Amino acid sequence: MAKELKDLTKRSVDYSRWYNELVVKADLAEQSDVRGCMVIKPYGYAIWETLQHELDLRFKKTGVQNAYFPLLIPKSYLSREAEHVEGFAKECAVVTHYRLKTNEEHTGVVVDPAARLEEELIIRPTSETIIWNTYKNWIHSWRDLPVLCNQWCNVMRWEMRTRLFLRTSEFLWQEGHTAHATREEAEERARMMLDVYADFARDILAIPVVRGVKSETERFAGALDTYTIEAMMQDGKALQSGTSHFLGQNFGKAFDVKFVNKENKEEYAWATSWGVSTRLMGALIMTHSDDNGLVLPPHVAPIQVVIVPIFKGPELDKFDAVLGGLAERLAQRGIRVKYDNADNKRPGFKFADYELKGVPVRVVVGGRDLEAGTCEVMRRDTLEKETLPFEGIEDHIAALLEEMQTAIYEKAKARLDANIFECDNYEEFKERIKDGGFFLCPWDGTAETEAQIKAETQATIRCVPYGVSQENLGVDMVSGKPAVARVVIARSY
RNA sequence: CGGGGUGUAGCGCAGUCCGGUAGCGCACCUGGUUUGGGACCAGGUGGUCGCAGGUUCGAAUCCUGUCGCCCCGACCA
Repeated sequence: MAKELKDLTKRSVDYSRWYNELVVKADLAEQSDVRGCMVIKPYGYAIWETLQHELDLRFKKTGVQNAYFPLLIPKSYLSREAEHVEGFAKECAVVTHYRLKTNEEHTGVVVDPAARLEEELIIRPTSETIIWNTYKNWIHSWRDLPVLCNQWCNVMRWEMRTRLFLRTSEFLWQEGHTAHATREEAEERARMMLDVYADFARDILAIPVVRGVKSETERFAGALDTYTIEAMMQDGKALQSGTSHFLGQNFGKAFDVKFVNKENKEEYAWATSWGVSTRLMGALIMTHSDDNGLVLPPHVAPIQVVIVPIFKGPELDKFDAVLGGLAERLAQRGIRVKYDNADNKRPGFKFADYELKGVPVRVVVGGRDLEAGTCEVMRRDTLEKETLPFEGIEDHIAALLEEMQTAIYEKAKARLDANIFECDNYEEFKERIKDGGFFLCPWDGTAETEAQIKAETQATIRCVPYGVSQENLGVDMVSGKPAVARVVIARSY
């Protein structure tokens, strides 16, 4: 693995070999032939559902409610906010007709030219426009604010190049859209949701991230500020894993969302939007996996414990009685457990298969164990096996799951910390960026420098990070001009 | 849209240079033996070799055209 990961830092290397083995073999997804859309198989979707559930709970704690808005957006909506349309125009799928008809040979169907839409409809690349068009009718007074909506849905962006989970044309995500009475409250909300994402990544996905704010060139189309969490994959490349935008009054003005404030004056509403997508599944896979397949942190694993009996045909009843009981006791504690007593797969096959799927804990009981009153417990992250008394094993398992959650995070955190470097010499940077990692560098704040770095090293400014000193900046390592910020620069997915 | 590759069984590939009966591994089906780390033996199903022309007694193989897909770049969460 180490050697392969080394190779991956060269952009020309076909990364999909490693990735596809994990994903496809792990029964997660297979790419369809439709412009890089993906089929998410049942096991992969189960991971998504767990993730979705945990994140949803955290949203609701901050007062956010779920809603749903239409898939199709009238073309004119998109042009209301100039920067926004600029950012998405090149990657929109467009609906032009509403009907098909049988062709003249009666061998198939053609688009009915008579059914051309007067105004084309855009398949949502994101929903700011249609949601703000709706908010116009919801918001009249300061008493109507804030509006805090989230929707779980699919969106489509006609990307030139796609990569399974990281950049597919259609992807599943959540997008939150809030409206506020004051600038301060909206800005606070944007930062609050970034923290929700960062905490979620840490506590559930066991992915450590760098929080920060995007430079102007990397900012979301139509935003005043874009906040980001950047995770580091095993090859040292960055993966933007979630974003939160402070949109100012841009959408309020574009969609005429006005309210009367406490001073009885008309004002435009302040906006935020924030989202994470199935890209998080890519982050999960690429952060923790090893040569044996996925390694899922227990908090996001759809199956946390698998129990495998080793038996000869007629003995199964004995195992069912004992292990079925264990499965039940674990389930009662809220542990997601599977008792796999299928007789059409051999034990060795099951071991390998559950490792590939990343199931955190495996409990094996054979004839010898049954007599001795023991069982074998294996943890997926270290692959360590222990033989323990069967009696009371559920206490041990419950504790082990929590221990693993922490251990998996700590491992990823140690790797992140070990690969963040300070650097103020461009020649040195150009050499070292080849091996991956996040580089903290002084930047003069200009798009020119940013473009030069990208052209010469393929690396981009990921963010101005939180928690990093912005004092004594010195000079930009490229231009030599006085620096305005210390930024994280890295190659990214 | 530029540069490189590739198309042969459900999947992964060999065969193409040098034309001569369509092959291998995995998967699948049947029977038997197995079952503490992806079982073994025997038998079996499945392909108009991307498509269209051409050369030839004969084309997966040579020639011409065409289509699809993959990788690299511009785009991007």
